[in-house]
Amino acid sequence: MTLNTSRSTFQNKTPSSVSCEVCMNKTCLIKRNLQTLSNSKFVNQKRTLQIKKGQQFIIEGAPVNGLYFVKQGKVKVFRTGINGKEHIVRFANEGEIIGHRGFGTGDSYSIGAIALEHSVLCCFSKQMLQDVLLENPRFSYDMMLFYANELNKSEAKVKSLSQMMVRERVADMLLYINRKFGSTNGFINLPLSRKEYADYTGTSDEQIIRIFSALKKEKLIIARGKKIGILNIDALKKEISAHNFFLDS
DNA sequence: TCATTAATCGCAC
DNA sequence: GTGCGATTAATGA
Repeated sequence: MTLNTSRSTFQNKTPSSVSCEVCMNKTCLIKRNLQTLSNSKFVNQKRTLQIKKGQQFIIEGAPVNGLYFVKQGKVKVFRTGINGKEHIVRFANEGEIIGHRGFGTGDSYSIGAIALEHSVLCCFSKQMLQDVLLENPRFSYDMMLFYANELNKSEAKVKSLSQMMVRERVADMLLYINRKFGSTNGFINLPLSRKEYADYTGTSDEQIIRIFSALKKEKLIIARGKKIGILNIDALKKEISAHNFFLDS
């Protein structure tokens, strides 16, 4: 039985391909279920991609060819709206899944994805994944948890966009990014432009700059070039405490 | 170094 | 609060 007949890109494994057995990424859904998946040949049929910084690897509207797992690096997922304004749906860290919305009924991606830094992705074809989901309940359950979580976060984001002031959204975002990506030397480990901050919070870059400089004056954050650092996490939390929820992990 | 791009600020609406 | 445009800082060829 040949699963992939005419998918030329999937047929030759790239030399840089790393087997899941030796992968060090503990957060990866595949890696976590490797015991139950080991008898399946599917983990060997993945494709490993090297993505350069700023390179787009999922195009909006393009036909779905598979799901991507971030082995290494950071990625932004976005959706373009009216007159080319892009809205960043989420940021994906190592071990996360991208393109899962195009899975199932959809035949084309509803989102685009760009690497924020040099990244390594593992790509599984839609067909392979479907087969595995059907025969492996344990893995399917894990996937379902992931989907439920994504939906929850998505709903939380709707609330934040509709009910919070811009300043609160910025504070919320900074806390979220800080928790998710961590920081070194007091600066958040995510090289984002002001525009990208704006695209995530649903405002303009000017607005972000204004909020940032206000927060700088109040000694809540510091900014050096592109790098942003949080000085007072508790004060930022107080900003959004009226809504008593935080966009979690 | 110069050229291109991003960040910042002021101003009008 | 929002968006345009000029100025300045930062980055890349």
